[in-house]
Amino acid sequence: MGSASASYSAPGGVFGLSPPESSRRDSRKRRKDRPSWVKHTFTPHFDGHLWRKYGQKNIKDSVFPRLYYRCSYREDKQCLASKLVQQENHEDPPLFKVTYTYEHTCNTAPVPTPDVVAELPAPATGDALFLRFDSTG
DNA sequence: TATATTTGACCACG
DNA sequence: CGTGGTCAAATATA
Repeated sequence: MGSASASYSAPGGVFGLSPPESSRRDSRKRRKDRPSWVKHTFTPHFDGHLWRKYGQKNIKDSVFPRLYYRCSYREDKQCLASKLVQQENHEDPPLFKVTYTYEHTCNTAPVPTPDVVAELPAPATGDALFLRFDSTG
């Protein structure tokens, strides 16, 4: 074995199917009460926390896929905060609908000043596009 | 090498 | 039966 696992060719080999124990049976507990709120922004990232994408699925009746994000500290700080990002418009400045679930239990804020306005890609000139970032939700 | 990311498959509910 | 959601493994990159 010499060096690590780089010499592997095909997991399971040609000896028929050899899938790992698919014992994920009682996992996936459905939470009955899930506090969640929706917000719109051009920069679904940079909201004051770090996120890690864990899935992407296409929604029926939707040309845009839905991205699933979770707190990078989920295991470290037990931060149950999760976030769903779905593109709603195909305009030049694509608007993303972000659905937040649970609050961040990790007090660590890697982003000191989430200047969302500074990330705006400069909307069309003369466009009466007004964005309201009310935090009161 | 480690980390973050990607894709596929599986499960549960209406 | 279909949809929606999550996890696992494999891959790409720094």
